[in-house]
Amino acid sequence: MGLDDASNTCLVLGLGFPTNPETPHKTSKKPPATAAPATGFEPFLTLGLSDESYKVTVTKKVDVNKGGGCLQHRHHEEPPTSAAAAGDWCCPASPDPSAVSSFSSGRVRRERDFSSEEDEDGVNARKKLRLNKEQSALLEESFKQHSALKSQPTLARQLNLKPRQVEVWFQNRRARTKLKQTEVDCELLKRCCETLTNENRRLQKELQELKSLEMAYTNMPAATLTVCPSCERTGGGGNPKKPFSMPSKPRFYNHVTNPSAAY
DNA sequence: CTTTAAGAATGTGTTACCTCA
DNA sequence: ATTGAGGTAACACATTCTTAA
Repeated sequence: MGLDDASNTCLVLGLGFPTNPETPHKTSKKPPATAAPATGFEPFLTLGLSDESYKVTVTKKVDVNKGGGCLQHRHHEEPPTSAAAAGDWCCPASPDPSAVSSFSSGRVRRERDFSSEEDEDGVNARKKLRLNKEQSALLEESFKQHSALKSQPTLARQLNLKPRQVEVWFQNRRARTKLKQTEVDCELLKRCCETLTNENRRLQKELQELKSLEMAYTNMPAATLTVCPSCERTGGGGNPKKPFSMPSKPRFYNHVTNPSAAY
């Protein structure tokens, strides 16, 4: 009974939201893996650690015979433009078969195509761009309209950025939004848990009191039982074992289905 | 100078859709 | 017409790494 019991089970607790009609998946081919936080807030609760909550990652397609470094890429991608880049462009033939799976997708090419600006030494240096205020503002504005990017090249041109940079910004922005929402949800759940704990404590106490009352009354001679102190009903003349009739309705609120009663 | 938080960039896995044999 | 395999795009998520405070 109570929270202690719950903590020993495979709980599923979390907050869910209705899918936002403006979510990226509206135009995407892919259905949402997780519903993006929407403006409307109608949470449902699920608390991990059920089996289903764990995302079991299974490599779906691992073909070692075909993998072997960048053979696939060579068939389909354009060669690097510079000799210096050629060394880095090619996917290394991985000795680890588990690494092969990732090359089954064209994604790798995309990542490399857009990235890895070379510095003066011809070595790939990760340069980090700092967006200026106007760029950020415009991106934010665009994000407010659609959290999924639709006119990427246009926006990129407007911002004087690479399309990939805009794409990355949107991805990270979505992630940040989700993280923030998760933090908010976490706080909400904490408060909810606190309230329920207090309520549980109160009910336990009440139960204890009722039990001791019951004990006191059952030990009393039936003749002395005339008036119930809590409901003020008389108990004489009836069944001596059930001197008082119970109130027809319980006096408890369900704080989950009736949350307004909890505060 | 060091620490730290923010966020840009990268890597990886998954899914839907398309083409072709 | 159907089907399975391979390719591609788009995305989520985790992580790395740079930078400014």
